[in-house]
Amino acid sequence: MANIQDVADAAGVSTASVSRFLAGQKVRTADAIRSAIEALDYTPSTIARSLKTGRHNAIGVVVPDITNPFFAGLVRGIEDQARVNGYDVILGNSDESPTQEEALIQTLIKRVDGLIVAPIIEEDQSILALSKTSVPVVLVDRSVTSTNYDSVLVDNIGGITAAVDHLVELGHTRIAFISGPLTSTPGRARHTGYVVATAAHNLDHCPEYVIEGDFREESGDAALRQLWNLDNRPTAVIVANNLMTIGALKALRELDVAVPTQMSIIGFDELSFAELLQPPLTVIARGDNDQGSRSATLLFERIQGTRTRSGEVTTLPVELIVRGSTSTPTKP
Amino acid sequence: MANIQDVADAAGVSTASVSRFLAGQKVRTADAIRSAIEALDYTPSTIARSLKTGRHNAIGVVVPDITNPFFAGLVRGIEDQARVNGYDVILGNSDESPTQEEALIQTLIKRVDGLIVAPIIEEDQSILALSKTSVPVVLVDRSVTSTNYDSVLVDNIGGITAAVDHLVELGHTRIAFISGPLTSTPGRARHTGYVVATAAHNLDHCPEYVIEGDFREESGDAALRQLWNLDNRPTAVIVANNLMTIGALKALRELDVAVPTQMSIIGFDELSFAELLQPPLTVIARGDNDQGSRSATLLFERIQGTRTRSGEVTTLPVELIVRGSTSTPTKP
DNA sequence: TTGAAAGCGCTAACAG
DNA sequence: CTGTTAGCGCTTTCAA
Repeated sequence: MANIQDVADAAGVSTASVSRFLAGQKVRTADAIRSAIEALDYTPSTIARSLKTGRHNAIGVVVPDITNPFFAGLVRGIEDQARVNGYDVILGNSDESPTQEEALIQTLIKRVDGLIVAPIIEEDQSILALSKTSVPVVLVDRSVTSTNYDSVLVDNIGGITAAVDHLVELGHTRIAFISGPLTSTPGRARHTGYVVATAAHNLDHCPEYVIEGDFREESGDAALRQLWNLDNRPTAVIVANNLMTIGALKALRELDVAVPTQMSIIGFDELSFAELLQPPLTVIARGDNDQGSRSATLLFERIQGTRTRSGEVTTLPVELIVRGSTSTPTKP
Repeated sequence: MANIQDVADAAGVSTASVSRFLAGQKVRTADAIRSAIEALDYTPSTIARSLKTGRHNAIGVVVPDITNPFFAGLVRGIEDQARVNGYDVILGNSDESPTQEEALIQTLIKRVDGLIVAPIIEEDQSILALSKTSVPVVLVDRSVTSTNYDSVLVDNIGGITAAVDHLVELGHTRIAFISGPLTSTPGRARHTGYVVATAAHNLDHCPEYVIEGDFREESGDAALRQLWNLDNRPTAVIVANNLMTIGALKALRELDVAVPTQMSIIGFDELSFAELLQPPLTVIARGDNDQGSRSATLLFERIQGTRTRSGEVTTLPVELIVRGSTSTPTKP
């Protein structure tokens, strides 16, 4: 591989001139340099550049699991934004494990100019540790207490409230909630939404109606079975995320529960196949791609220094999409 | 940030010793170095290391779209394997655009030790161009003609053949095929599978029964409508990938076609919600994660120099999972 | 086993 | 506008 020196020699100039030419500055010998570069098929070394400048033209993205369609969409939104800005993205899956998240952040930090992370828990040590460094960070989907980073969230409470309102309007009074881990932002916020909204409607507070899952499919399945076994079964259930919704749906099917007549169900997050289900699934939808590009935009503003305020929370809207999985409860 | 010199000074040794210590070599002053590192919270610069050694400890992965569950699973498989080997992964979405793919490869190549790519087309110029470099590459899901790279594919022909056989056994004779682009490996191979398998059963060759889509949802939708409008409608359809299957399913639903009585359908690739559909979807499944980890393994063998043979094609098995969307055709 | 020193490829003062 | 030069932080000969 030719280096800058080779180009300089071939063009009969100094490396400084080549460097300037590369940087887009005016150089008298531009033509000679251009053809030398052409002839030698020269491309500058990203690494040498990074070492010298301290810049990497890369950002790191840490999500729990790229296999979750929500995070896939989020990452896609980030990636597109990154390419536009001339940055590469280095991806890491934390797998809902704080240890793994920490390890990822440690290695990524050395080769990126900024980080977008969806932290596992709100008391996230690895994020807190980051605060000591000067690397720009934006938190997405989930935030961390007592950090000063910007975060991009969605209106979790509003979404769940809309879902509860919808069910109450239909005449439900026994509404259950399959929650995510209360240690995570979306877990906690959606749970709060449920508690507040049901209270606002003066629904009986029935502790068995709230089951804490772990955002994975199996826990949605298990939770739904548990609800179904209750003496005083709920007539409707709201599920706090996409994967658990899939689990709940599978349980419903295996249990042979008629939806929505025996049980109405609303899932958090749109699913590519929501319309294909019988009945089509009512969901609380949000723009995963938007959430990604929004957080990337914030990060680049900070990297480029055009943004100095911090600790700001951007809350993106969600939308209740009513389809067929919710209806009036059948009288017992 | 402390550097190796600071550590050397603090420990009263040379930078060479620190470097050796870091590399795991025996050093008399190990203890002193260790505590200096501890005290200064030193971590070596990945970049400086790369510049010196020419190694990056990172691999690049280029896929059409991470948002496609198949590629998400694939990338996950790669990522896990990469972490085990101590490598980061830099992700790129080519969006089915050769130009974008080329651009991605150009930038990635400068910061990775190897590349795993799912090339858009079989006559892929950017891949061919790569051959001139010495960067290890493995092709996944799709291959490129006249390259010498290893590739990890699945048994496309076998999968489609199993699907056709299954339909024929059920009594179908009018079997349609919604194909992917014939310029891509899976597009072409699955198409070949269809042609060969239908011919083997002496089915009438009906050109209108084959529609070439672009692997995206809309094209599956459009293709299915086109098939449905045929005078001599097929009684069954095989769809060449997951996204087009979703499109076809949506069309079926909007057209109010009864599945499987009016139309049997088989999709290529498992779908997370296949069992949730009414009827559950019969699919040709493969291990996306496996395909990823297999290709990563191959790449690392090559990076580490333990593998020298090349141009090998690994063909992973697929499995026909019969569910409810296929049945005996109703007599006209 | 150790240290001195060269150098990976580039950028950015600085001086001209 | 241009060239000279130092140096980013590390690894790796080479000599001791």
